[in-house]
Amino acid sequence: MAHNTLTPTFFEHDVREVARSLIGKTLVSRHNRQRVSGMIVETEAYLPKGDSASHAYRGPNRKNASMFGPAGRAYVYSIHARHCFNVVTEDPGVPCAVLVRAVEPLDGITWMQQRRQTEKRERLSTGPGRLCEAFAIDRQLDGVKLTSRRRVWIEHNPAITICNEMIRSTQRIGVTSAGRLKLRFVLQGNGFVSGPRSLG
DNA sequence: CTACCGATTGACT
DNA sequence: GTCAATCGGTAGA
Repeated sequence: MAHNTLTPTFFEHDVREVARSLIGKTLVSRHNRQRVSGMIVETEAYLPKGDSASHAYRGPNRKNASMFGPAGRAYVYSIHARHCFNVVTEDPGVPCAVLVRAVEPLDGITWMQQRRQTEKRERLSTGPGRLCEAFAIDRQLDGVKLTSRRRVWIEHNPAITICNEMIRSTQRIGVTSAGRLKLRFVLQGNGFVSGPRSLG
């Protein structure tokens, strides 16, 4: 295979493990013949059990159905008039997902600037809502397979090696209900990470 | 139908 | 640092 597109197996592991191993991977979107990509630098895990911050905490409904589906699909929801992009992990019926909070822009930066209405690199894809706007991700993409390279997918770049020491784990951002679990993973020192850089 | 909420953002002191 | 606008989805009348 010419491309190192991540396979379903990659997403079938423990959600925390997937959240950590997604750091350094390349998120790619193709929309209207416009290809944009970026390196994932910030993720958050939402656990299948005992996680009151998870949208699936109170059971399945129409909005969160994708979280209960098979691994390797998108879960896209809207909040505060923005969209957020998640990757579903683990087994069907086990509701959990990784929220992708920030990427470092790589390809298609002019498309991102057009969609985001700004030139500033840090404002293109830092933060879940901005990222979705830059990558043209909305609720129409909820439930799509990320492993089939259709509209949005994730690749492994063999030129990039991320070791554990380069990843920092902190509390999740904007989560009011859950405790102080360290379920946010950031690429240490990267300038495209959102929010406070050094939360516990 | 209306009421309310939030895994946010951008503008402002 | 603080703060309010934001609007789709859901729940309830």
